[in-house]
Amino acid sequence: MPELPEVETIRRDLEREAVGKKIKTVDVTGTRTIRRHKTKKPFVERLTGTKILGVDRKGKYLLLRLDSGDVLVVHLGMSGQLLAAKNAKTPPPLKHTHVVLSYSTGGQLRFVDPRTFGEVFVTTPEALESEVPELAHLGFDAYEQVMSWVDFARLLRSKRTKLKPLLMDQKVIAGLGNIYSDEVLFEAGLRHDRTSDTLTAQEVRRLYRAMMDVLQEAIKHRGSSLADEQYRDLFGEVGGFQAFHRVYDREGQPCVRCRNPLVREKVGGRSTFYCAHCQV
DNA sequence: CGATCTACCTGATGGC
DNA sequence: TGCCATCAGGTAGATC
Repeated sequence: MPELPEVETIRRDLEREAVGKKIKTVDVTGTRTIRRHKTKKPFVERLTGTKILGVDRKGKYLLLRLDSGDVLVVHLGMSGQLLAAKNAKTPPPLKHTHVVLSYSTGGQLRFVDPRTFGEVFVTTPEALESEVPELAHLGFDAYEQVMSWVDFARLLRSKRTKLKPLLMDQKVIAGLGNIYSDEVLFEAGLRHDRTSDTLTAQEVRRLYRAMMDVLQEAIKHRGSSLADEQYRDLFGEVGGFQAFHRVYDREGQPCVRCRNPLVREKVGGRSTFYCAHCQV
């Protein structure tokens, strides 16, 4: 579900809602969610009594800095949600609530995840670099880390892969997933299957600018919620960027530029939407 | 090296 | 109403 704009929206919500709060108790029901820890005990003990100092984001990972020096890492997978609650009963906990942090002030932070592809774990900042390969090997952040066009061009030329898989490869660029890679490629006027080392300097700049523009707009509208409305922000509200999607989930609808019907294609098992006329 | 498949899960939806 | 196939925002690992 959640890609960079959705995770960034939740990060900003947490900054407002969770920072400064002390974790009084920790309840874990789904042990698959904390699978990096062998047992519940170390996870619960390392969190209990700590205070949340700040919230960072790396790609699609949320990093909650704790006053113990540890970091609470959250990845939402396909169906994860982080939800703020007034107390243990309000609102009533959803099915598939796997981890609940109760603050000393009475509120709660709940991790809900039906498909259990998401995960939560506690670690140290040092171990993040050395022992958590997915995080250590993340590429540059698609939104936060400014990269020069020259460097971006060099990065594209260093690979000989198709553009969409490249944009979605977290080791290269961190944060883009299936929705936003399609939206960025449409905005840039480039096909998903263009090989990355065939782009002209102008196309490289268009791609870079499209990535920045699409992500900025998506964050402004608090992310995308699809038909199932599974993506929710910290307060349970849906996002609004789906109304601005140009191609994603719009098979057969007219392209906003040329009015030709948009195409859907399976690429690497994932649905890919594009305009066969505008994207070259 | 890159491309392609599988597995990990639950739930919604549509065809018959 | 039920049954079955297909689909869904992610990622890692195996295989060719």
